[in-house]
Amino acid sequence: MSRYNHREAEPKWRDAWARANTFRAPAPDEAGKPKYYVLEMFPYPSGAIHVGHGRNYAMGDVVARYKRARGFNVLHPMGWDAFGLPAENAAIERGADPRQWTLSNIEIMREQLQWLGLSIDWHREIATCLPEYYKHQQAMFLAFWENGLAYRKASKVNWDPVDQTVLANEQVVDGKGWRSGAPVETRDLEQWMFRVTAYGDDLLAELATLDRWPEKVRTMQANWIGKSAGAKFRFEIVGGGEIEVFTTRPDTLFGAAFVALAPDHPLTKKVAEARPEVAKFIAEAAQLGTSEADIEAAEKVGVDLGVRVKHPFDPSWELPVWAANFVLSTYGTGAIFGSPAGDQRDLDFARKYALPVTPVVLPPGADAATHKIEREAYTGPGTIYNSRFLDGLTTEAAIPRAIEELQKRGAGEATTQYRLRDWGVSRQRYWGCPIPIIHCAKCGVVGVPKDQLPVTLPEDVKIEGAGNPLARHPTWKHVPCPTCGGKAERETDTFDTFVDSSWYFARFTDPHNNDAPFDAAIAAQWLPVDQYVGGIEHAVLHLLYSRFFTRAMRDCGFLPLKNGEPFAGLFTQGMVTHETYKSRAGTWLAPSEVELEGGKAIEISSHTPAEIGGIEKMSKSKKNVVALGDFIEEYGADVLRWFVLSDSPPEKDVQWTAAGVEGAWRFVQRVWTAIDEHGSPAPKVGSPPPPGVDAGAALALRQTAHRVVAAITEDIENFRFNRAISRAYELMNAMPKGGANDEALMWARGEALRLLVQLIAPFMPHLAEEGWARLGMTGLAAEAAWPAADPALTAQNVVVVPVQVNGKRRAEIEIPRGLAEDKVREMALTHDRVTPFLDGLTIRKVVVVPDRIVNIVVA
RNA sequence: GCGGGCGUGGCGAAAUUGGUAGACGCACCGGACUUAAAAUCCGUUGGGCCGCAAGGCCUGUGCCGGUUCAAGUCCGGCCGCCCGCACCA
Repeated sequence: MSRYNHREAEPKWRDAWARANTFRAPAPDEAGKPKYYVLEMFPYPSGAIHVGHGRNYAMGDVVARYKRARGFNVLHPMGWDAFGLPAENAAIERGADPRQWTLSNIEIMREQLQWLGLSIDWHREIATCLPEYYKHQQAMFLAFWENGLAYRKASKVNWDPVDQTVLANEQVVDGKGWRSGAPVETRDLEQWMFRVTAYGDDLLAELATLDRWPEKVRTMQANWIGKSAGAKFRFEIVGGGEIEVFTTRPDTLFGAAFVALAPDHPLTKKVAEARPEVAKFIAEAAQLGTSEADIEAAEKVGVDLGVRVKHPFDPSWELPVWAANFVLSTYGTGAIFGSPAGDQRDLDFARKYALPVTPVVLPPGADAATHKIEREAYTGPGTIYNSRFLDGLTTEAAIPRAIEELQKRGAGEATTQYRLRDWGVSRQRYWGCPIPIIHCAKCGVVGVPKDQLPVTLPEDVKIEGAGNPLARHPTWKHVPCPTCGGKAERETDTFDTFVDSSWYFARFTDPHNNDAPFDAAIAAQWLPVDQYVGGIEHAVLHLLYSRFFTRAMRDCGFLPLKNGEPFAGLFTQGMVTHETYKSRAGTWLAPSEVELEGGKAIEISSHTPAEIGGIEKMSKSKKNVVALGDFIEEYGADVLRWFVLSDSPPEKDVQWTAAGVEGAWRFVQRVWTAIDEHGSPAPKVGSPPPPGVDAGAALALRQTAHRVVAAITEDIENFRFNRAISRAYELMNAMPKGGANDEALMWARGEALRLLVQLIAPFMPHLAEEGWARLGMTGLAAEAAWPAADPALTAQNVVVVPVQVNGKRRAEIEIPRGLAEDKVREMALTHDRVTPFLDGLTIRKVVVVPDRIVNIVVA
């Protein structure tokens, strides 16, 4: 008997898999098996993997190994999202070369990932910072540009003052940069845009087909796209000109009291030229933050521009035009009409500036003579009144009627408005994919000819704190114009790194293709990704961009897919959290630097009390990460994989605890001890059982084992890894102890152990191989077919049915499955645990749910 | 404000989708082995009450109410927490 030695076993089996090419995926048409593409969001090579990352990959690996055992040709690749600011920051802080820094991080992290025993096809590894990857990205960008899906535009952009670069709308969270956390500023810049809005409707509509995505993510994307149906129409300005507005409520047009423009609306700016108080208003409005607190605190203020417009339904009716701080220039037309009775902001504004409030929607049941709007607007449905030709219509019917009238008068038309805006992809940074464009004074904006791709980054670059290192490079940007040969300059912006990650899943299907991003036919066979696993933080960022990019690749002829969906199934996993501590001085302490005594934390080194912090996501800054290497050395990869999947449902956070780790460790040893004691040979798959296994303890064990097979199979299919693990414990708990001299029971135990090994193989692949070998099985557990539960053994022939009296359980009866109802009733009513509760009472009703429950109702 | 989710032992959780609440793990306690400890193994453990005991009774899934033979699960109303979006016209 021996203890399981992970330090020996784990590397040994990883070598065995590598030698056997177990995880290499042949092209779909060569495999003769159905394809299955499992992918975890690829990591940024920050330098080290901690146990928190491990959970993400472990989940994908369970699916990959399970599907492989189920006979699928599984594609499970890994790569590196290798461009990005941390490399540049390392350069600024300690003079590292971003390329070297990144590549050596990849070396380190690849080795660490391999320690986890993931069933990855490493032959397909890619890194986005390598020219052989990004040259295809440059080619696709040029194709997008030719097809009108990429364009250049001067616009207001979100500027991150810390990272010194532009951010996309999706990358601004609560008014702050998503990485730096710095309040975002507004700048006017020319930059490259991807026309995401071209697919607004499709991106929204196709969400409905993504039935293996979390509802939450689909809702978040739908909200982000923000489709509203309504009308666009024009107010004629008294004295010439017009103002266009967007509204979802044209039915309330007769309640209009004013028109309001955004502070940076062109007309506001024009008026400001002559009127200093308007200019002052614009300046003040620009000061306002965009965070929740700022908005809540901000009062609705405006300034009368002195302009008057004519009501579209009655040219003799004039409305004042104001500039107002609550009107956004970035949504709709940057102008609205105010209908105070039906909109709270309009009402607040009207009250403040004594503008008229005419109610035009009568709530159901309200009386037109007495209904009044005071401090609260009525936004619900009702009957239109005070509205001439709309009077008497429901709000629902009045909307198309009003639009019809606008159309008839040539003032406007029905329209759909989106909140979604195009994706600005230019970044003023060095460590990214160069945008393959040359600016020529004579020819304008010229694409780099395809035969000159890739445009590679210069290596002799000075990276300092401020500004774009590419723009400052003495020679790199100076090139002849490809069209006229004259002096020209390269585009010095690089792509947002989210561009790199918007197509990597397609590159994995054909990662060594030098002529094209991937072979169209091969990619179309592999895609979509059947199961994608990653964090919820990408609900609108990466996941929306990839959906856009896939459509763009399709429409530019790269990818012949039926629809534009890259990920058929999505699972958003929870984080690994860990306790945090702070010293008296306020610095973070690693949990290992703290001792707990009677619920109080003491800093070990100084013996001073420490503050117990929250349970938080593992992060370097809070010093609560558990390093992968140390952990695997001590406990092994299997313990890690088992523990992070065991304690909580995969979509929820799991708390890292020493005790939980010990529990997983104990289980590994228990499994090994049981296998080792049993030894070889255990019954092979399909070998006929000896006489006697169809009764007694042997039968009971076989039933448990086969039921657990069925249950774990279902659990894995449904991403319920924590339950699968609990069932493995149940099976282990059912193993008979000792070496009883009963051939049938020993056979059943051998079978149960073999099944257990197969069931835990996706979770603890190394232990499974060791056990597989010890039990005398041939080949690799990783290549064995998934076990099938014997229906004869999973069937419940005898069921225990509780008997209730007035809903309270009083007895249990054991019956053959499917026993006739009247027999069950008879048994229940005469049961000696039941009869005392019936004594002297009248039986009103007896409910018999077959094989489930009996309830006797008495009074 | 809008949208989504959640609330079950000391803790993480499970509950076949309306049918024995608390599987499984952790922790705790008790026992075995040991000179002792660690490791390991066995057992107990929602709360309360009765009983020498076997066992029994009551109660219990945030709170209040409802539907039902039966509610953690469905409905209505509160309370609390989490997440996303947000001056989006």
